Amino acid sequence: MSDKESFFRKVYEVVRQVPYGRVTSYGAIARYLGSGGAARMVGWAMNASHSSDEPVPAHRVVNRNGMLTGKHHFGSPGLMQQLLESEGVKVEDDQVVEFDKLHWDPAHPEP
DNA sequence: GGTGTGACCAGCT
DNA sequence: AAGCTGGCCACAC
Repeated sequence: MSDKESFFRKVYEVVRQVPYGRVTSYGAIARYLGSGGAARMVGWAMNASHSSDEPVPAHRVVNRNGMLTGKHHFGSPGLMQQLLESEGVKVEDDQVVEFDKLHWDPAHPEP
């Protein structure tokens, strides 16, 4: 099978499909890929996102609470928040404001 | 080839 | 009510 298409690659694809000004959760992506509750793999994929040739908007991926858990991994804490605010997403206390409204699901792009 | 880990989630105590 | 543990799967050494 096409094992060449690493699970990470699929994660990058989904993250890139996230519309501008929207955010998604690790669990949603993991479930969409069929990994079920393997949300941890998604976070891991993000860790290797820098390995991807194309830029991956990992700042649009947050945990189920809308909290910017991986902001520390962007090279500089606060960079993730800055990127989100740059897209019109308000972030407060490391949390996405109105995350419920901005949450975009790969399996349910239209609410 | 087995062990460890990881930016999580959900359930149990 | 809040805190903790387990579970999930894929990649690296």
